Formats: sequence, C-alpha cells, structure tokens
Amino acid sequence: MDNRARVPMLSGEPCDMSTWDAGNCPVRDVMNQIAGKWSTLILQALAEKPYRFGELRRLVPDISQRMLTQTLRDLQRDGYIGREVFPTKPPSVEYRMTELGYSLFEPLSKVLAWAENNHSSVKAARSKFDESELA
Amino acid sequence: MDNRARVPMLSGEPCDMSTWDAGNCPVRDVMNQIAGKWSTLILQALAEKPYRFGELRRLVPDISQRMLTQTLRDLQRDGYIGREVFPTKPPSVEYRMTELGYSLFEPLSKVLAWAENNHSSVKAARSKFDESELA
DNA sequence: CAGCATCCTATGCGATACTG
DNA sequence: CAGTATCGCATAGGATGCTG
Repeated sequence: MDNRARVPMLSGEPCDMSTWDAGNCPVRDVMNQIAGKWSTLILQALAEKPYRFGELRRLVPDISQRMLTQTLRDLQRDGYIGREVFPTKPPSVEYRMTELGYSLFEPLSKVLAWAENNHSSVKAARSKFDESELA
Repeated sequence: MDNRARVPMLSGEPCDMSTWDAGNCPVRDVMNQIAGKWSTLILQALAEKPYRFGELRRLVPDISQRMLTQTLRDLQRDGYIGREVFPTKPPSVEYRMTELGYSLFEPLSKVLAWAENNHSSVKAARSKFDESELA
C-alpha cells in the first residue's frame, strides 16, 4: 500500500528551501538544538516529572557534567525547560518542562516511539546495506 | 529491589537509561542519524516526490556535494530512502523514499510542522534568555 | 551527471580540576 | 550540590580537484 497519499505536507504549502539559511529556516533552527547528543534524552526524562541536576546525572549515567550543564542551558534558552533554584544549604536546582516544552514533546515523543518500535527494521536495513557493500 | 533510575517510555514500559549505550538505545541510535545537519531537509524533500542528485543539490543550495552524498548514503543505509540508477548517458540516479522512510516521516513531519508553527516562540524565549544573561 | 579522494577547519564532546 | 574553567581530541562538515 502506498503511504504517500497520507503524508501531510508540512504546512499545506510547498516550502522554498532555496531561501532557507540556518537562521532563517525554522526546521534547521529548531532541529539544530534538539538534535544534540543528549537533548532528547533529557527532554524525555523531564517530560515525566521535574528532576534535580544530580538526579538527571544518575538517570543518564554516561553524560559528562559539562554536557549536562550545557544541554540544560540550551534547552532552557529555547524555552523548553525551566530552572528553579532552592536556596537551601547545599543548594538544589530543579528543572521542569515548560508548556512550550510539552507542546514540542508531544510530536517529538511520536518520533521517539517510532524509534523504539522500528529499531529492528533500521538495524536490519543497515546490516543488509553493509553486507551488500563488501563486494 | 532495583533502585536504578527509570523513565517511563511512551509504550508504557519503563526503560532503564542506565543500560543505554549508543548502539543499545533505539532513541539514540535512530536520532543520531536524523539529527545530522541535512538529514531532515533531505527527507522532507523526498517525502514530496523522488528527486535526482542534482535536483536535490538545487533544492538545498548550501549543502556541499560531499555532505549530500554522505547524507543520502546514510539515509539509504538505514532504509529510509532507495537509490535507483538509470544507465543513461550521462547516468542519472533517482532517490525516493521507502515505506520505512514514509513511516518515519509521518511522526517526524509533525515535529517539523511544530518547528514552523512555534519558531517565533522559540526565538522569543531565546531573546529573553540572552537579555537576562547580560548582568 | 553523479559522484570519489584529499585536505583542512570548526566544534561537539569528554576528562579533569576547581568553587560557592 | 550544582555548577565553572581549561585542555584536548575526534569527528562533522566545507573546499577543491579529479573521474566513469
């Protein structure tokens, strides 16, 4: 069956890519951020509930402290997550998803779900491709 | 009892991030590919209709030839697009989206549409953040 | 036309050490 | 606890020239 007819065009109108530069093109501009190595994992975690810095570190054990800091900063900068400091001793900082973050995560989560459900197909395609490459 | 951190996945099954490495985690493994600088743009183009190499170059004028080649190869490797060679003189090569590609693009297009519709909000958040940064 | 080979630069990211 | 500061590397990506 042909899926093509059911694929919705982006915003109904054909988009002229020839005028898109990095700062001008919404797709590039938004994707560039969430395309980082850790962004989706952090968003996925914070979509569940708020977490503190150290909790996120434990959730994603192989992230470096530097990258966790930077990823959180970038996500906060783009308005996807909020940061609240509790002036306790020692201080604690809680990160939580904003409304904008949730609205992004709704479609994004569909892609992540697709990744889980179709990972085997992708790996199979990869193996087949690599196999046919050694000629 | 297992007190490792767990994040609920969209399927309902809790997913243990602490065991996720790049090759093990579907989210990382799939996203890593489509997170490239050009992948989504190429997918977006091919979701519309098949294109030849040179046509894609003109569609995305600021992509280097090297990156177009590499991006197409990677997308083909993961099974998202197919490549058909027409042994004309000079030869022409047509790229078209596969069924797997369409099935990925369906949720992915929702994210791209989100990017278009909410780009202004993101840019606004960014400006506000940057402004509050100069202290 | 549709690439491949080579060289080079930019930067994403990790490792480590230090601080309020 | 939640960062910042510095260093260093690996790789993504660009520029150019060549080929079937």
